[in-house]
Amino acid sequence: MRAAPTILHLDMDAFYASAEQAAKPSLRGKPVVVGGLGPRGVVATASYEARRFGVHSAMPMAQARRLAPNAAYLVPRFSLYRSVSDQVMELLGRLSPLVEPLSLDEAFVDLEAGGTADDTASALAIGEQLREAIEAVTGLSGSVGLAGSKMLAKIASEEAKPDGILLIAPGTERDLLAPMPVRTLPGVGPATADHLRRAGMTTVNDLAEAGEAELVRLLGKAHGGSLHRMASGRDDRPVVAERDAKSVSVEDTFDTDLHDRVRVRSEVERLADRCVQRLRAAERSGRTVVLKVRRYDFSTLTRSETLRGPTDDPTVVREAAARLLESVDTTGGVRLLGVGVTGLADYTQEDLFAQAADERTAAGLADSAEAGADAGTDDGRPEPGEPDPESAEQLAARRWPAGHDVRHDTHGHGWVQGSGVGRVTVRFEEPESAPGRVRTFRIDDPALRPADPLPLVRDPVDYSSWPASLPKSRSGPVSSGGESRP
DNA sequence: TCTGGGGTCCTCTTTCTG
DNA sequence: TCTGCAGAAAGAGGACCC
Repeated sequence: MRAAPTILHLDMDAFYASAEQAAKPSLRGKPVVVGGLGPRGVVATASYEARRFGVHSAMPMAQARRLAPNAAYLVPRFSLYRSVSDQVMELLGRLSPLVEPLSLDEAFVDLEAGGTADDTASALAIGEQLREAIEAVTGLSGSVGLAGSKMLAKIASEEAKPDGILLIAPGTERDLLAPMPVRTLPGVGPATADHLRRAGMTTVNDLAEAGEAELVRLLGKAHGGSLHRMASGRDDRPVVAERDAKSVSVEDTFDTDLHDRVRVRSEVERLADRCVQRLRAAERSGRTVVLKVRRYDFSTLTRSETLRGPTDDPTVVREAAARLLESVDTTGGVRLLGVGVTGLADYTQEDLFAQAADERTAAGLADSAEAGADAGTDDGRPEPGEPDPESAEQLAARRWPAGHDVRHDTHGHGWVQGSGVGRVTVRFEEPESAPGRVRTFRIDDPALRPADPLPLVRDPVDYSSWPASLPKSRSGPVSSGGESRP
């Protein structure tokens, strides 16, 4: 393990919910829950106010509503989160060429590789500067963990949450880890924790003392070995900047189970087309097609077929998925369907033609690359912008997802608070305005249109020359954490 | 109470190939 | 030609993560 704590882990605090609170002044300080709002939705993120009611990620939305009936329930707006994430990642990129994003709201940074920190004091200083920069540029808070390894940096940021910074000083790792529950370690989920508990191990210290041989016996070579190393505070995984995707997949859970075999088949085709769209957007092709079916009883099975060569032909993927479906018993009902492609290769025209010629029957199946294409944003609604005048039918068919931005000719920018029975309720406010007023309109009101999200900070501080140079030793505490900021 | 969506990695078994 | 064997590839499922 390296001596200096120069691996930084950044974790944005309750990211989706915080972004919504920043965008909607009336929700600040209030419980906010972001996730799927359908009958089978789950919570993606709950604000800290909502967590006080017991709401947490991955909880069924119905349960969240019982626990926090007065919270604001919003669908995710990935375009907003992605743009904020881009701003954050841009700041991280200023610290080092080695930035490993884990998701929209989390990343590792190797500060030593970037020459921005080389000891405890400089790492702490840069961590604090980073938190300030993120707040100034995005208006949101993030927690920072600093340590000599990825595992410890991540544990540190978790301990620092919310809105804090924590550095794990070299030499203190084992003592810090020893009393922690086994679930603290990456790779230990409910199943492994249960397995370990039955073997009498509940803390990290229990794992370290059990010895590698015992853990390998219990959990297998790879898992047991890596767990023993982690439990002993050893983790030499490098920060990896670029990672090629290994698979592309799409899946849908249906509001009610599908029983009609014809409908199941058409959904599989639709998913295959969506999957190919994603594949093509990434300029990749894939060789193995995977069908995923979750049945009425939540049992999940997968079937896969490896083609002779990589493809991004929608017909080929659709037909392979249809063949795989033939081998699955769907009587009783289907809760979820998914189609994926693995064994990815860079797209080549040659592969496409070779495979298509092999697979397509002489019956003359039409190539319909665009069939089932989802037009519009990833939020599943038409792209806002300068629209053509809408027809009366189009106006009447408009949908107003809770939380999405709108613009009204007279009242300006706002967001959808709710809709139903031909009405839509809008709160008119902007990220930097005071909490705004609520008004209700007919859903076909031509003065009301979908709008793009506004930036959370209108005139952000210029960080284009940050960080100026390697900050040198600054006196101060070796660690601090969990403190709140004004 | 009733469990999303998009991924990664590992393990075990079966099948193919020389 | 048949059999046994080993290794690779494919297929399926499970666990985990955010």
